[in-house]
Amino acid sequence: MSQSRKPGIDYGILTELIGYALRRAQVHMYQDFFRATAAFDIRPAQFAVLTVIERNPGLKQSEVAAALGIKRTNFVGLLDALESRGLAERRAARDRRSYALYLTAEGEALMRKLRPVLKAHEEHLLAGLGDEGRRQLIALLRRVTGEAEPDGGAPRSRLRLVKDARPPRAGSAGT
Amino acid sequence: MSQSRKPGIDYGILTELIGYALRRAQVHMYQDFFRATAAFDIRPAQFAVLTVIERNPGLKQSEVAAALGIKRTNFVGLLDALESRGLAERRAARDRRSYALYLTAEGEALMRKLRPVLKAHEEHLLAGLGDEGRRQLIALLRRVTGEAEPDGGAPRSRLRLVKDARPPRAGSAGT
DNA sequence: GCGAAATCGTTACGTTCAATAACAATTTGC
DNA sequence: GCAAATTGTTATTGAACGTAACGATTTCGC
Repeated sequence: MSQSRKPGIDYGILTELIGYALRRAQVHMYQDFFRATAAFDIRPAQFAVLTVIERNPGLKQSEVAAALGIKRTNFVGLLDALESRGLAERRAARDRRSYALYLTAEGEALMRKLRPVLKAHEEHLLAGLGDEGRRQLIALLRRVTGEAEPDGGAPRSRLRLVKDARPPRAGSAGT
Repeated sequence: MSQSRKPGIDYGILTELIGYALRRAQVHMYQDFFRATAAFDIRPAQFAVLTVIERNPGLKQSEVAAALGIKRTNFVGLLDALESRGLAERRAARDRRSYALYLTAEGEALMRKLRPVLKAHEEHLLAGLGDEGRRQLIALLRRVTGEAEPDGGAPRSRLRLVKDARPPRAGSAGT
C-alpha cells in the first residue's frame, strides 16, 4: 500500500513512464480520500454517483451508469447501497421498465457536507502544486483522456509553458 | 469501461476534482497498456516487477514487493506466474529463509522487446501533450505523491509556469 | 394491431486485485 | 540458548469489474 519510492532501488524505465506515475498518484489520492471521508463511510464511486444524480435528477439507472463508465449490472448493487442508506431513491418512471433516480433530502444534506470536505482534501494534498499547478495538472489529465476543456475556462493563460509551448491541437482543446 | 464524458450530463464538482480526473486518466492509460501489449500477455504490475528485478538483481522477494508497494503475500502469486513462464527465477540466497531474484535470459529478452513497445504506447497516447507537456505532467504527478525529482534532471526549465509560478517549496523539489 | 427486436433492471457467476490472519523455517538479539 | 523478529507461504475475505442469461416492458416494422 504505502508505495513511496524506496531509496537504493533502481526503478529503471518506471521513472520515465507516465502510466506508472499516474497510477501511483491515483493510489495516493485514493488513500487520502478515505482518510478525509472516514467519518462518512463513502467511496469515490458512490460520491460520483450521488453527484450525477444530484445534478441530473430523474435520470434512469443506465444513464447514470453510462455517464460514469459503470456497467449497469454493477450499478445495481452500488445504487442498492445508496438507497438502503437513505441517500438516493428509485422512483417509478413513465417507462415502467426503468426507474427515475433522485437524491433524498438526506442525500442532499450529505452532499452539502461532503463537497467542502473533498475540496479541502484536494487542497490539502495538492497544496504543493499551487493554484496554477493544479490548473495545469487537471488540464493535462483531461488531455490524456482526450477531452476538451470544460466551457468554464477563464481566458487566463491556460496551458502556456515557458518553452516548447504548442498551439492547441486540432480536435482537442480548441478555443 | 469506456468512460468518456457523456454530453448532456452535468458532472458538477467532479469536473473540478483532480482525483476524479486522475482516476479517469489512469483507467484510460491502463486500457491502452493492454492494447499495446496484447501480444505479450503482460500486466502493468508484472512489468514493474520485472523492471525492478532486472535493475536490481539479487533482491529478495520482500524487497521487490516493498519497492513497488505490494504486500509480500500478494507478491507470491505474482512471482509464481513470472517464474512459471520462465521470465524470472528464485535462487537460493545466503539467508535460507529468502530467495534472491533474477531475470532469466528469456526474461531479459522480453524486457528488451517490451521497453520500446511501452515507450511507443506512451508516445502514442500522449502525443497531444508535447514534450514539455509530458515533462510537466510527470513532474506534477511526482509532486502529488510527494517525491523529489529524480536526479537525472537536466537544468532546463523544469516547472516554470508563465504566471503564478511558485518558489520550490521546502521539502519538495528543490534545486 | 401484432410479432420481432431492442431496452431496462436484475441475478448469477467468474476473475482479478488487495488486505488480514496464521504458520513453518530460519535468523537475530540479548 | 532461547525469545523475538524476518521471510516466504497458504487460506480466506472483500471489493471492483466483466460476461451471460432472464423477465418485464417498450419500440419498431409491416
